[in-house]
Amino acid sequence: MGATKTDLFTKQQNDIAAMAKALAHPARIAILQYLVKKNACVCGDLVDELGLAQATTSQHLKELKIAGIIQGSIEGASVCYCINPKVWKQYRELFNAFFQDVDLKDKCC
Amino acid sequence: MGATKTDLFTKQQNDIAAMAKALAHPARIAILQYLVKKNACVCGDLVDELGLAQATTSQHLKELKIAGIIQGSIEGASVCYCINPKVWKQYRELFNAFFQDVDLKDKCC
DNA sequence: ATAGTTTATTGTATTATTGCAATATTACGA
DNA sequence: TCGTAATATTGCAATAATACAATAAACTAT
Repeated sequence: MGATKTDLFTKQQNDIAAMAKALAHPARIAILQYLVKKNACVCGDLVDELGLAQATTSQHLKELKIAGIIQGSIEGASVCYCINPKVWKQYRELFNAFFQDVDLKDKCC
Repeated sequence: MGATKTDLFTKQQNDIAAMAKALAHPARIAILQYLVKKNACVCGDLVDELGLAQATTSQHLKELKIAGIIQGSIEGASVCYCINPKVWKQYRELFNAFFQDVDLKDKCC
């Protein structure tokens, strides 16, 4: 077929995969890093910052917004984006839990 | 076009995105969780475990192997897979660094 | 009102991903 | 050697993601 069979997996597995997918493009990583660096609402700068077309940038912003990790607010003619701290922490905790030290054997295969 | 413009971004940004992409499917999350739970080389079980076709499972294993996060070794007629502890730690550290506490403002937008 | 600015949406082309059947490959055992 | 078992690969179809031009929508300023 071609569509992911989400019903075969647990909600947690689908959630982690969805979070990872939100991060699975360098432009979205760049956007998040920029917002974290500024640690403020950013209006407009992002298109110039990335080097991608305005439409493409807008699309990546939309995906990050759908994933919940950023939020936007209308500020006059422009729209300002910033990290959603609550969701950011959720991401951190989920990935932390996933990668938590499990005393992996050094010699395995 | 349709192809990711990797040249617009830093190596670090591309690396993080590539790692996230390796995790961006619930089947691959399930595989990793299973290998971590077993904390050993696993031979054969995975196809039954996942519920996907053998060919599909093999393909996901291949992607994880290319990403470096698992390794396989031939064990007679079957192939055994396990976590690559070194790369696992790299993933953990990179995501940790990315999500590190940055004292995000609670009230932003 | 009108022109300019900023962001979102739509349409379309291209590439990537997902999934499975069929086949190939490799190793083992009788 | 021949048949069986376990993985990998190939070929194909369907879906998703990436990118951008063109356009729309919403606000500003003159």
